[in-house]
Amino acid sequence: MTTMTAADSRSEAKEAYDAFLAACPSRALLDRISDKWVSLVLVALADGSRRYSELSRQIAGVSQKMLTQTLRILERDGLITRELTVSVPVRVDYTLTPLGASLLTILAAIKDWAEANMDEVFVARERYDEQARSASA
Amino acid sequence: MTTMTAADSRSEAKEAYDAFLAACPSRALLDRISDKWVSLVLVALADGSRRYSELSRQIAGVSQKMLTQTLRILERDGLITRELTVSVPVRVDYTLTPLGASLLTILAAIKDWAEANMDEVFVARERYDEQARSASA
DNA sequence: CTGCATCCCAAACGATACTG
DNA sequence: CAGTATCGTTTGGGATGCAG
Repeated sequence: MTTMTAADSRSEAKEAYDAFLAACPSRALLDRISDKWVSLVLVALADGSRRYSELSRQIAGVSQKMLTQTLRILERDGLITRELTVSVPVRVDYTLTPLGASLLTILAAIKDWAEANMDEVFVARERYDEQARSASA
Repeated sequence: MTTMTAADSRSEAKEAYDAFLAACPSRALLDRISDKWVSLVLVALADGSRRYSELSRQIAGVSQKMLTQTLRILERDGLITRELTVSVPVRVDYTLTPLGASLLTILAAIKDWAEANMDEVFVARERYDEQARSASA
């Protein structure tokens, strides 16, 4: 019991770290916006409410499953609201909450950096790949 | 050939959308920082160079594989540099490039929003879960 | 129209063992 | 010390079918 394998101490460190991460707000936010569809939905709702089917069309390429799942997550987090209109057929509208709207400023910052600097990243990638090719040749 | 199944048109739309996404700088940046370890490495390098083993210790919980992989990606993107010192044993230092350092401001913005607002998100989650529980009871 | 349940495949990741 | 190679498991996510 006084002896501990390397695997033991590693898994112990991992548990402590996981706990740390779970409590970290930045990590939690990163987990949210890193979701492939979250940012797209948020942006789609930026200028007002949208129906489920409108989102489905506007965010081409998203599956029903992922759209529904994404909307649930955002609703649960208080970033959007879901309004059900009981008629035939049913109608559901999604709207940003003030909290959700405030997240758009973060997205805008990301967009700004990307548009200003991603070109440089792409160039770096090509340079790296080119060098890797010539090294292996 | 004039007829197209729903599945066909969907996969066609998906291809077009994927192409659109691949060319989108914001998407590319999101793909980077959404990586679980990228932001942690970037922050770890914020105040200067670090050796591989230092990073490995500082970012507890990361496996060798993921750390190496993350460092390669960041190096390829021109966000960090890798300096090899040939001695026995070998020594490798990683350092942020100006480009990588500029990304820290984005990370800081995320951190600020998270610290200011994630509490509200957590409360929303509890409220949502509580309601879900009482609804199923 | 909106959404849930199921199946299933591919990619991501961790653990482990081995190398210059 | 700083990786690379391989394997097995987990997870994400699409396709499909069904339901209120």
